[in-house]
Amino acid sequence: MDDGVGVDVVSSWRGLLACHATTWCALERELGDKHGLGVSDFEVLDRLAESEHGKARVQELADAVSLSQSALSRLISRLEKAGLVSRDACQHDRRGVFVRITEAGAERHEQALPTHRAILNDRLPQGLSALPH
Amino acid sequence: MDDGVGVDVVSSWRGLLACHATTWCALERELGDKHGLGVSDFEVLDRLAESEHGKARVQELADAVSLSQSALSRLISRLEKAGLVSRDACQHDRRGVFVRITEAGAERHEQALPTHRAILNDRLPQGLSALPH
DNA sequence: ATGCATTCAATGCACAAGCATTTAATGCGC
DNA sequence: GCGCATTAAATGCTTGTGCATTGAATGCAT
Repeated sequence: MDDGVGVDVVSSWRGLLACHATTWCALERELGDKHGLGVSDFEVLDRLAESEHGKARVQELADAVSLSQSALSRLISRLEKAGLVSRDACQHDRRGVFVRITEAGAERHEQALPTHRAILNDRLPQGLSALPH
Repeated sequence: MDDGVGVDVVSSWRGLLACHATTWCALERELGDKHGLGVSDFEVLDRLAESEHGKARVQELADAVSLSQSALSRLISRLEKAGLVSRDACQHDRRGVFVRITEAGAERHEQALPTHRAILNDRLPQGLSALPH
């Protein structure tokens, strides 16, 4: 076995799974209870908030948060119904849709941000360096 | 830089999410196509296969694979229907149930093992050291 | 022994996710 | 212009998951 660099891959994978599960659950609980947001909801708002004009294409977001296109479509629908984002037609390509973060969305995101960061600081092992993506 | 708390936690988290999603999807696809198993299915069989007498309690497995107790219960039901595990009553505590891997289950697990390991070797960045769990 | 809180697993229910399909808009070739 | 393959996003459908509840077995206290 070539374990020149790699520790047992299985251990790594299991560790990653455990870490992912723990952190995800904590986020889900706290963001849900305190701000009425799911993890993916927040992730989407987060991307939108940091994007240039507060808008992005659906597929773009899907890639960013690792969800399927259909899942994203429905997620957007939920956020839209909640008034946190809006769908704007893209005039250059009318098949496309721009998802834009609303005032309320930005506000909600800002409120949730500290919670999010706090949990990451708590649960994420600090030895974890930036992973390639 | 290392400001006491570590590299940007958000980057770490996003990296972890991406890595998790990619690997999980790859496993899901390959294990599904080639062996008719989901990732969690395999994970459970894997734990059972390596456990002392090929048996374990439900809650024990739930913890190991980071699933809720109810999810595990149904997962076991599916595996049982597929003939890969069996449920045995535990005589010391008749509330409890021992999940035991069957012949067929062990065989299926053995077949799937190389696929699993191969994907982990492919997709998992080898810099990823063992995470605490 | 009787009652009561606790624990283990199963089940009802609601919901989010993926796959496959559909609808609509593009753009390319002719 | 007219088809035709391609792409974007929405929708039908199925399935897996979590939460809350239920049912059963246990153990402890009285």
